[in-house]
Amino acid sequence: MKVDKQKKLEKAGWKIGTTAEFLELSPEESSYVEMKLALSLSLRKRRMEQKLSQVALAAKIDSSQSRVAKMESGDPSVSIDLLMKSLLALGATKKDVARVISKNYS
Amino acid sequence: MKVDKQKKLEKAGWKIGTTAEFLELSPEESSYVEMKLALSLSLRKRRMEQKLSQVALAAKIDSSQSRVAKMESGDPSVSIDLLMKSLLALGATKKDVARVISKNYS
DNA sequence: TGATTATATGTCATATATGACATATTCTGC
DNA sequence: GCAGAATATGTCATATATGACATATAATCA
Repeated sequence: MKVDKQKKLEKAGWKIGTTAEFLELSPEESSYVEMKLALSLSLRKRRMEQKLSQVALAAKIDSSQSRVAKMESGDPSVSIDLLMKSLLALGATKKDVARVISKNYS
Repeated sequence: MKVDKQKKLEKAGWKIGTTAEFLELSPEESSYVEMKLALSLSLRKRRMEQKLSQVALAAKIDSSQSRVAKMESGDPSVSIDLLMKSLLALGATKKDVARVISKNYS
């Protein structure tokens, strides 16, 4: 969320916390969601660094632009399997993936 | 594979390498398979440590004994998503999962 | 041994993930 | 502003994952 928007919402009486708090997720659920989110962000980062369009990445992994967009947005229809396979296709190693997974966005 | 068996096979003319070599997997494919295998083994280890039967674990995660068996055997019908959710249900943290993933069984 | 418990394997109906497509929206350079 | 490229969103038919069940095999122990 943009900081602007958060400020506005707070002014209007909203309190902004983590997604986990908002959705009242259990610790396990939170961890799962966080890992998935981290993988999504990492995928976008890697694709950008390699100056690939979503179309180009889609071609690399035999998928489609729309699915890549969904991967990068953490769409619920996307599996961790697919995210990992995609990261590996962009040259990530197991260690890279591990680093991403243990990341924190609190 | 038991060391005994490997010795026997080698005596009989076989050369034993990694699964990846045998199946002629690309580096990405290998990494994916290795991560999945590591998660499988870790799940079994954790379950054992907590002295749970497969039935007990299945109950914890609203699944079935047969699916737990498949998870632990790295069955192709099992997703990484499910393996991770199961590990988290057994108390693993993101860091634990990350450690498992970056593990090597060369 | 045999009885009990644990784990493995195979199959199936249903649920979920996937690529593809159409289309909408946003971004970039001019 | 506007054209063209990139990205987002919605939908669908098909593929794959899932829990459940039956049943087989293996481990445990009296």
